[in-house]
Amino acid sequence: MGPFGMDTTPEFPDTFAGFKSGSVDEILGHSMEDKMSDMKHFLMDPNHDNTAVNSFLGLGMENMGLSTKIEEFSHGFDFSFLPDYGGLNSYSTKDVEAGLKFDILDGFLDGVDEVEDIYASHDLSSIGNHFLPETEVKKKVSELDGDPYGLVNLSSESFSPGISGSIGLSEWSKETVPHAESQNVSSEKFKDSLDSNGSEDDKKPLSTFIGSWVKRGKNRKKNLLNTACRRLDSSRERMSCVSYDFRPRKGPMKKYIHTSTENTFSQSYTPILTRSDRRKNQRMWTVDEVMKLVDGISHFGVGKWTDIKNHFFHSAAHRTPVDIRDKWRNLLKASYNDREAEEKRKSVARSIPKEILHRVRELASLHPYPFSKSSCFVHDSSRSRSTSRKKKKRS
DNA sequence: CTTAGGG
DNA sequence: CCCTAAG
Repeated sequence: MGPFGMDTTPEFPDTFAGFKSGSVDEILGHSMEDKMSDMKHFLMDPNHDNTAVNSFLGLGMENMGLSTKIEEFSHGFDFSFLPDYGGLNSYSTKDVEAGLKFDILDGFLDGVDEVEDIYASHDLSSIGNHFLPETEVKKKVSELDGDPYGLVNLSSESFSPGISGSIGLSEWSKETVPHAESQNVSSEKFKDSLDSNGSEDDKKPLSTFIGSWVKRGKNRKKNLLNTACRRLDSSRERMSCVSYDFRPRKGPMKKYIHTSTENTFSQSYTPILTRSDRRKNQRMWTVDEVMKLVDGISHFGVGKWTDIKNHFFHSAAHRTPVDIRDKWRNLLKASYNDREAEEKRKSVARSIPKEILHRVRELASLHPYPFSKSSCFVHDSSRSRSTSRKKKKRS
């Protein structure tokens, strides 16, 4: 019985367990110090080209340069101590490994006490003074928004800790490091999102975004804040390699109608999301992702969506556990539709390889599914017997 | 925060 | 994909 309570679960070698619970230095020995100094050199070295430094300051829009920098950066770490995940007898072993690697990297960055220590975010001016001639910084900022508010004087008091704290390096490590999934996002899509909603906002001064951002962050219930953050994240992620995005929203998304024309006092507006609005954040699931999902379910079981997300979709920041759950729901539907409409190519399952759908059905029969209730499936007599046969638990 | 469910 | 309720 593996650590996840499943027979197919891969075993983690002791070294890995030791890494998670024990001292980092014990495992890494000297190499950590070496890499640490490497990193410091990277951060301190004034000879790096402007693209890298500007992106690091979050001022550069030519952020495509950053991704390559970060890529080299992260590849500079020696991950050889990582154990082979093993046991994942199918497609996704590579991704799981990648996920673990990023986990390690994140943990490492956390280990240096947030980024403030190395980032000196409360004293951005010093970075400007040491790494770039102030005129250089000024120039870059001016290019951004014309600097109508004199933000170029990045004295420490003009940046609230809340803001600077949000510009986390660990965030970059998660979201700007190129990975398999992000290659699905073409540069055209990147340009599209810039064109579609960037034209208006880009003319506004930087300070507008900061103020708006802070306001929206503060006055909000906890639940809403979480989702808001997620949406900001996903928005930023969708911008491909944009290092930092002050844009507080993606544009006027919601239209409202009065449910009651009489009652002006009760704020009874109900948001109406048009189809295009909803598709704004929609990203097509690739066959590869579907395979990973199927793998994840076969390893962790239905309902362990956070686990599946962490181990199979770690590098895909846009797939939340809920998204994954939804996709599984749709896959089930598709698999059953496919069975009943075997030859009809108009089936929802048209783009999904048959083999995968078979696996979906297998897993569906393996794990009794919670949301099998109504609405999702059309219950007809032809299928009821086969499902009842398969509904046996496999304890 | 996680999941289940409904929209 | 979004939103919310419930644990």
